[in-house]
Amino acid sequence: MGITKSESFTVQQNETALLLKAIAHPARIAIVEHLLKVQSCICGDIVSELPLAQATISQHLKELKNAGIIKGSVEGTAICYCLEKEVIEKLAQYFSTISNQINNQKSTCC
Amino acid sequence: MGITKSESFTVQQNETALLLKAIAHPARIAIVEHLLKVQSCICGDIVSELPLAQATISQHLKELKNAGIIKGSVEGTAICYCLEKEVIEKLAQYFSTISNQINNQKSTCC
DNA sequence: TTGTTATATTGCAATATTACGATAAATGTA
DNA sequence: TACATTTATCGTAATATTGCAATATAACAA
Repeated sequence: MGITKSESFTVQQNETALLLKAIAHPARIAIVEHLLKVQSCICGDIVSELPLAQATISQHLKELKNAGIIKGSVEGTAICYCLEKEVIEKLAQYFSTISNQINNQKSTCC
Repeated sequence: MGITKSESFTVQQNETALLLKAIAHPARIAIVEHLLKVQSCICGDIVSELPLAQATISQHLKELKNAGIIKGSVEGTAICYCLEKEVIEKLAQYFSTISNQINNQKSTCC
């Protein structure tokens, strides 16, 4: 049905899923990596960086912003986007924790 | 159009996106976390753990396996699934790297 | 005000995803 | 062999996502 049964899972699980889903697209990964590369904030030159229409990129930026992965501040006519440090850190910790737990368990299956 | 323009991005970006997309669903996160909790491998009791139909869970397991996040080995009538350590580590590193890069740059934007 | 530039929104078409019942396939057991 | 158990696959319905052209909005400049 294309609809996810969110009620069936914990708040944490749903939140993590939303965060990951927001990044889980090559265009949005490219945007995140571009923001990372151009130290200073970036505005609309992402459009000239990626081979996607301006409308499409605006949509991807919106999704990233909604998920709290980036933030944008108006800068005259342009808009300055940059990464939300905390959220990236949260994701880094999530996977690090799992990784560590796997390493600590000495089960020899599979 | 619902179709992603994969040709426009790097192999790495596409691969990362596929990995993240495979996890980016509350049911699949729940599966991963369950696999993590029950030290030893798990088989079909994920079905009794989650309020989803067996067919649905089998589908989610397939996606996780296709993405290389879990692996499964036949164990009699049952199938024993467990996490693929390396892939989780790869993701942990991906976000750690980004997180570190953000911390190292002293730009004061946004 | 008028024009220009930068971004956002709308409306659509094409695909993808999610979920599940029904059924198949595989393996072990009586 | 016949049956039970476990997992996979198929088919289908409902919904979500992706991408873009067209258009709207916002802010500045002349």
